Amino acid sequence: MSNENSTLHSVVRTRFAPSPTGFMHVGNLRTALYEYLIAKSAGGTFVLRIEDTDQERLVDGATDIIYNTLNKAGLKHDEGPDIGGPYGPYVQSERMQLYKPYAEQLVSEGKAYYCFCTKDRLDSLRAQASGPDIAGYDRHCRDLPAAEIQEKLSEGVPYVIRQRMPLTGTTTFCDCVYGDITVPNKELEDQVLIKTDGFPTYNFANIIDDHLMNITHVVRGSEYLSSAPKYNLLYDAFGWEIPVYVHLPLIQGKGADGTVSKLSKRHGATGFEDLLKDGYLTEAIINYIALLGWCPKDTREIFSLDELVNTFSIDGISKSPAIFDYDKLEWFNGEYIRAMSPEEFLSHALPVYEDLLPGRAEVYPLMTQILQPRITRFSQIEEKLSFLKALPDYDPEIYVHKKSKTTLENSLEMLGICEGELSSLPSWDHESVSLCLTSLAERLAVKNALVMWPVRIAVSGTLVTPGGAVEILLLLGKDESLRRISLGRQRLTQ
RNA sequence: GGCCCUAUGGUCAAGCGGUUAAGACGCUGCCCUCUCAAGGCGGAAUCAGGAGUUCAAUUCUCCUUAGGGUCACCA
Repeated sequence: MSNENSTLHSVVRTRFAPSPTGFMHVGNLRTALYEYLIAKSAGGTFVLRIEDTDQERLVDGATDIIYNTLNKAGLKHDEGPDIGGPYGPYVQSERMQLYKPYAEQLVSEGKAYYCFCTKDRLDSLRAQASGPDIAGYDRHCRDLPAAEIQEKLSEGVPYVIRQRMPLTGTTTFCDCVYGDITVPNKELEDQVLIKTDGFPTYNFANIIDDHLMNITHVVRGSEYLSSAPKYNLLYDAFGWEIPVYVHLPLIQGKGADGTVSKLSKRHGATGFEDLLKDGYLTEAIINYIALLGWCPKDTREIFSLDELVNTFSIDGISKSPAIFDYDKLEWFNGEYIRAMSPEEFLSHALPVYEDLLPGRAEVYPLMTQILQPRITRFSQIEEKLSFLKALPDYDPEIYVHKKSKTTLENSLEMLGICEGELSSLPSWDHESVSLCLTSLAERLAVKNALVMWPVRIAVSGTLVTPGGAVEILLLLGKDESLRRISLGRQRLTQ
């Protein structure tokens, strides 16, 4: 990768620049993922930068959530606040003194100006613009006489610095996925660069930092598409090279009322942490969201993070928004669970096993065997095997099964026979139990179903069980099994 | 409302002028089967509408419609 001739600029550098809001939803995660993939698939560098220019919205511990999420997701950054790097500091609040001189440079060049309008004035401006028209800033201070500006500055009147936007013409910017986008300049407001408190606005800090940190690919959600021309104008004002823009299609959620909108908390558990808590595996989440808005060249769907790095390319990113589909996520999760080794599976399931069948470690492998193809989340185990803890109260009607020709009468009879056969079994392993019941069916000249069905019902008290009669007998052990069969007979004689 | 973006089945989507319009989830039928899964084999379901361009439009252009985004001293 280290080519002597390659300049620093030829190395792809992307950045994930979250605000520490204390919440990381899958949209943000996917942006981070794509930024990581774009960098890594090109052998480039993935940078983490914390954008905390809004001191009013600072949340305690919010940056830790960002670190944890990135860490759990396996998106390791090469530079960032916690590990440093050649372009630090990587927290905007630590770079505060850096931004204002750039803004003042633009002022001195006539590309920006001081604005002394109060917040009240701006508010009333907006309030006056009732009805359909939404008025922006009226550029009141754009052409203040130099003397007046000096006077106000020396009086210490609070001010912001705004960019002087062109009033006519159009601005075109190029996006990697959306192509050329042109907007009329009159739509662009004289945006604030430096706030009254001296802090830069998000847009301004973003551009300065991206430039200073040598970011080559700016990857972000398409909600920023409409502010992209402003960015271009700013790069132009400084005479800086414009980075490659990669805008990502939005991830949307479906509300309870069926309406679709940008994914947010109102769509339920859309935070990465929420999904983990709900039992979704990190690998499944990453795999799924990678495919939300990106498509490989072939029809493959299962990808590890490393495989994504090797396969990802920008031209596979789609333009249209995608709705987050829990069903598909569920399927991915099931796929990942089924692909686990028994040991891996056990490490997730052990606490539930111990709760369900304490001290019965010898049957845990069997539990795994039964469960692995049947669950899509580990949280489902308890419910699926709840009958192991206690025989549920059940309606005897569930013994009746047309297909296996099971009736209340022959069930009762069969349970009686089975109780005898099973109780005389010398050992309680899969082979003996299975053979016992199948040979019984053979001797009676009936289908296996006719003996298996009533036994399974009696022993589980449930119509639907994971696994068959033999497996459940083994899980319960001989004593408990016989006890339940006997209870089943009582139940049928009532 | 202005501006911007998007438009292939319920969902994710391939397609990039000529195809029987892939594949996956979900739904569904059958097989397997003591139930439920898993697995195997099938099925239903898509080019929003209208004008052009072209020998030929899902594909290119325009309009309409629909959805979304954005219009802060938030990010």
